[in-house]
Amino acid sequence: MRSPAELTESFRTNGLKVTPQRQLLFRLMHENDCHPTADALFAEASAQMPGISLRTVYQTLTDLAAMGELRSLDLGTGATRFDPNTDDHHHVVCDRCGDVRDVYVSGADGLPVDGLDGFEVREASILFKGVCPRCAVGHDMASPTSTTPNNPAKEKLS
Amino acid sequence: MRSPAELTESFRTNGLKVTPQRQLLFRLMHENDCHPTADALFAEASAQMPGISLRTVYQTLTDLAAMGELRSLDLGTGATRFDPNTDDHHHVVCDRCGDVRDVYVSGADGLPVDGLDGFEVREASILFKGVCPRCAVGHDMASPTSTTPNNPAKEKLS
DNA sequence: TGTTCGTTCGCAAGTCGTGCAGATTGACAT
DNA sequence: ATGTCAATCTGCACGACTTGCGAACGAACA
Repeated sequence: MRSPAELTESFRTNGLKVTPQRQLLFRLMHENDCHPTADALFAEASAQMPGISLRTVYQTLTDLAAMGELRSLDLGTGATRFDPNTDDHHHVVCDRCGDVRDVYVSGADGLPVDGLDGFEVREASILFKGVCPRCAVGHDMASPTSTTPNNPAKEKLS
Repeated sequence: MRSPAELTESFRTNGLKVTPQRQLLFRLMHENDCHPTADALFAEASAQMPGISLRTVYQTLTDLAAMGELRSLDLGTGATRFDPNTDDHHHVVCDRCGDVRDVYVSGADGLPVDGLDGFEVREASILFKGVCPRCAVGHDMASPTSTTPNNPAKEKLS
């Protein structure tokens, strides 16, 4: 999503008001890479602005998503998560702690898909599930050393 | 998932009881390709067995999923859907009516993925969203003829 | 037929998200 | 600076979905 300053500009030119609540949320979401839930963001916001309503957080996030400034994600973790990264990317979620990270899959477009007969596809998302490095520590009974490949940032699709 | 007869066998040898409720659900799910929600299945079941509890439907579906006889899917449509097809496949869901179909993507394994650093991936799922042929009729303003490719059953990933 | 323990059922409760309405306040004109 | 108007905020209630709990039930086996 764009910077708080740009969003402020954009909101005003669109007849939307720039309230302190919105400014706070602009700041909290801008370049936020932890994919927070509305509730998590509400907690952060409350620390800086006691009295802010969870309802307002939901409202603002929904508005930002509708404006294309952020993406709302349903990763099967119960609550919707919000992602200011609007690039073409996908996600990996930790089964244990629920942590989410952005991943980039190249070459996905163009794969042959069977069974779409007649469906007009508008969106395709890839979701990886697994165990994050932090949660794997001391819990991976399979290998006493490591199951991590030599190049940890470049793997193959399951 | 396996046939009702096989499941009956399997349940009994595992010390689980084969109740009329379970038998009915075995039948309703076997080779069911419409990815029903618990509630939808409850409606079907109630027609044949008035008095069956929604709680029992949830329970049995959860058990079957835990046994690997079916997959529970969170496709972002609100309620969990259950799929007796345990093959390696993915899904496409209609934004308008919520219909779900199985799709098969070849060549997805092996795609380079960037950003997985350290994550131990256990599962990767691809979800397509769009408009099904039935819902598209009379609603597709983009082209008066058709946007459907010549080979409707074989398309490319978005 | 009797015993046992897994199952079923109904309800309460929990989580997540939205509708509603009155009070508030940002934005702009005077 | 002040007034006006509409957008916004807040709190609460509600709806959808799912699970926890405990008493009653019944499938499996001796």
